[in-house]
Amino acid sequence: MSIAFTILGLLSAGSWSGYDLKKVFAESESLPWSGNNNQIYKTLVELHREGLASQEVQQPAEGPARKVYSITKEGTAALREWLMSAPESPQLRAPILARLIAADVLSAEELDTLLARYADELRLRILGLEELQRRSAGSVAGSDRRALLQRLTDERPLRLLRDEEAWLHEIRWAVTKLEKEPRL
Amino acid sequence: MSIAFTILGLLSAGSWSGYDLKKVFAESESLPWSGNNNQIYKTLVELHREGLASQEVQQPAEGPARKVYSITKEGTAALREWLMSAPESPQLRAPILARLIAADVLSAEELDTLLARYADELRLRILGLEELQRRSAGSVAGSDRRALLQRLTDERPLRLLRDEEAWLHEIRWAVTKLEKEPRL
DNA sequence: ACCGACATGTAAGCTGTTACATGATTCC
DNA sequence: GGAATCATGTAACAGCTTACATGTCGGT
Repeated sequence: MSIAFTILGLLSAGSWSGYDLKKVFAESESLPWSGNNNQIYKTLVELHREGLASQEVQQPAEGPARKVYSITKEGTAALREWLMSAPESPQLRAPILARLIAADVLSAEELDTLLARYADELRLRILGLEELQRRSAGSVAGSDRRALLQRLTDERPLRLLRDEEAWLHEIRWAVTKLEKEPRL
Repeated sequence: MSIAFTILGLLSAGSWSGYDLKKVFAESESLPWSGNNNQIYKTLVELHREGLASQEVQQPAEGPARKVYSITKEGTAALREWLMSAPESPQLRAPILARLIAADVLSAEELDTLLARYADELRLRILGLEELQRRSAGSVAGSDRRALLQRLTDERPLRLLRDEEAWLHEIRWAVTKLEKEPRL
């Protein structure tokens, strides 16, 4: 999936230091990276070495020195090429699926407990994301295209959770129905 | 996410060799592993070493020798413990999101082309999965709980793709609308 | 004096992938 | 003889994570 191009994409909207990018990755639900130092600082060095990003050392009046990176002309060209290459399909990583495949070793009550706990977990995450979204709503407000794309991508992870909740509802209904039915 | 417990889960429904499991992982959309030798054979050795699975070398009348693994009592206990532990939330890996965040460097026409290509890619994958589902529909037919859980989990990846298609539709509509609108 | 935020970097390790290596057997 | 399927395993490497290491600055 290439974190290098993702960073290049973020640099296309402005200049950032590794520390800045770290926070972006840590707080973003849409970008599936933890935002750990190792990857980010190494990728920035790499991008600079390849001439796709330029580095400027800033010594602010207050605080420690920071290395601020900007996208270069070559970087923009590489970014555009990546953007227009064949897009990949999305992938779902749902550990619950692996559990459900094996869940036949559980009793009816145990399976019910597992599904109820999963429902709780989903609800909690949804509430958390909704709260985050509400708080950051102001920062990406705007009627320009960049703001629109930002909002639409920001909402995608929440949409997944809501759909997972709906799917779980169907499962619980189907399982309950099967358990109540007399064995044929 | 632990491929070890996932394999243990598969063993809970019957005895399989590494080669069998390899095919299961390669063909399953719900289990996010490629089914490469390295992981599977090493994990089986590990499960055997820990006493969670037993190994039986079979020399069939035809073909090469195979090592068939079965779950042990300890394995079943470990599996049940894993199943009842706190379930994790699903995670979406959608490379398109990283692109859209950077897509403001594209012209209106280029963005439109990208979204159209993504729509084509999704359609293709959906048709492929639907075909797969139709063909395997017979093999997991049954009114017992294991078959029900199998069917419900098998359908989940297709549901994601359909939702992604619907989401993409909304995006394309919003982008088109913005482009037609006179700049304020 | 210490804690927390700012800021950059490295080490060690786990997970996962592709590709390689070996060998039996069956079908054309 | 060669390709395809069955079957087990190893090597090399890419990707990603946690934890460690170092240092500045401001507030309590």
